[in-house]
Amino acid sequence: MNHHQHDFFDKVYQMVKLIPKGRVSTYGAIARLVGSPQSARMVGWALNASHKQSDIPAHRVVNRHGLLTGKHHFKDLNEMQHLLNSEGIQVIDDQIVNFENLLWDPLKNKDESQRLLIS
DNA sequence: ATCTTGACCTAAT
DNA sequence: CATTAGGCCAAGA
Repeated sequence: MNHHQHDFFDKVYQMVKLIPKGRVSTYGAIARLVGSPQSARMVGWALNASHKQSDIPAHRVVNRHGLLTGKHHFKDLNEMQHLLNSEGIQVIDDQIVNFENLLWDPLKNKDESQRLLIS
């Protein structure tokens, strides 16, 4: 891995770690947060690599519609949903219930960008 | 080296 | 509402 990628992956991990329990974010939102708005796909790659490590809540990242498109990359098919359920999030047919209100996107929500500056 | 495939997204049509 | 084009770039069926 070269320096660019290392920085990118690391930034992704730092941002994903900031997603609060009971909330979710999206690949695109994380990409914007790390300053690479067109690299949503790479966020998926980073999360894929993150499974080797722990303490990175990859299950809190879903696609822009609130679908659990990454579920096949967890060790069990239902692990992603189970983890979300255990944090109080309801999922029906791979769709996060009440997605609009659970979305964590600091660049689009004033309160949350404030929280981001503090951390 | 070249080509394809993705945990994706936005903008334009 | 749907479809498409383009961008991103690591890994390798």
